Amino acid sequence: MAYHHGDLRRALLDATLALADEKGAATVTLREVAGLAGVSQTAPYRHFADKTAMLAAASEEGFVLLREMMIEASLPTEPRARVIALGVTYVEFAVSHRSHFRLMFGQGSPAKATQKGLQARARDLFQLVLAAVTEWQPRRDARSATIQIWALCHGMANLTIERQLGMTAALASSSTRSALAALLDGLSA
Amino acid sequence: MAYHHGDLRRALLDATLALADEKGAATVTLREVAGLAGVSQTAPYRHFADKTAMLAAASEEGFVLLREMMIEASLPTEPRARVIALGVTYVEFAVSHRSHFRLMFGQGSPAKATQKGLQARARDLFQLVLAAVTEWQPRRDARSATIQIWALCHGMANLTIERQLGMTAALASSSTRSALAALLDGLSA
DNA sequence: ACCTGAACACCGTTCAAGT
DNA sequence: ACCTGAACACCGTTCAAGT
Repeated sequence: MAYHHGDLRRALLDATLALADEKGAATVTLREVAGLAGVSQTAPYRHFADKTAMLAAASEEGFVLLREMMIEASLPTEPRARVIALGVTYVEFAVSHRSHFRLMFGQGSPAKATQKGLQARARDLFQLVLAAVTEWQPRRDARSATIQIWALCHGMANLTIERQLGMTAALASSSTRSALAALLDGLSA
Repeated sequence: MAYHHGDLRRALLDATLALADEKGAATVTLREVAGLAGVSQTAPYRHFADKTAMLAAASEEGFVLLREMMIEASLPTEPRARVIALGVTYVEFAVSHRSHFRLMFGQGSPAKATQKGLQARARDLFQLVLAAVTEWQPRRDARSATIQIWALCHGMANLTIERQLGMTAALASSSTRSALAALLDGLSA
């Protein structure tokens, strides 16, 4: 049963995401991932140093994808609308790529302490928003405004995907949009 | 070694919180909790149906405590300041009771799906904020405003305790306070 | 009533071995 | 190179047994 896949690494990441989506990122099991991909328990160690590295690789994918979505969303607009578009896209990514988002930002995820590159990925996203905020309001403290905007979107994303407020995807988008508009109005007053 | 404690249940909950604080809520282990409390692996089953029930009991404590703190914080003020005090208290609770907060709201926590009473506890807190928002602005859609306020605080709480923005406790409080002020200003404009 | 110890089916990881 | 299977120290949970 050698050479099961052209790309076992890909199959393992897909299985990781499928299990994270189904039962939560915390319950993902190396052995079950391997079984889903049709290989033995130890085959993943050919492609990843350990379980954490496998989860980090899936997170990495998510950061790349989110970055692409945020860059695309912020292209055609003027500064204020760009800040709002970035925030709304963040929430929409969380909703449409729940397992990626959970792996990237969930508690006990490898994104935080373990892997080095992932922290840099998160900082890149922050810089993206920070730049837009700076363009929008050059005078104000852009850093603290960015943190406040991020917090609003991060909270909306988490509450929605963990189903803590009974929010639908459409509701989360429109609620984020109007909340950001209000927050920006308040900040610039 | 019978009758080790007057209150083994209490000792198990303390051990649960200590481990959740030390290594994250997801890594809490029934066997290690029992070991920390000085009893055998199976002793916890005298006090809790299973591991989930033990984590849920610790969450329950957190909900009771947070409710007390929020009620106390909202007593002496007029409506707008009360809304802000509720939100700031939420963030301060998360920072000062990190392990409780993680158990209450973390992904894969028993607070969400598993136990019935905990969902009601979370709804109670929401009602607390909803009532304050309604008093502050009777005309507006209080429900969606409450969701937006909650999201802001929830995001700030999570980003702070998961150390995703390098925020200190004091910074989180003041940043939450000014963000809420801006959001409320924007919402009432 | 309250606790223990052995047992079962899991888990991550290591290692010798196969092709 | 790539994968397997046995082994180790863990895990949650059950169950018969002890006081």
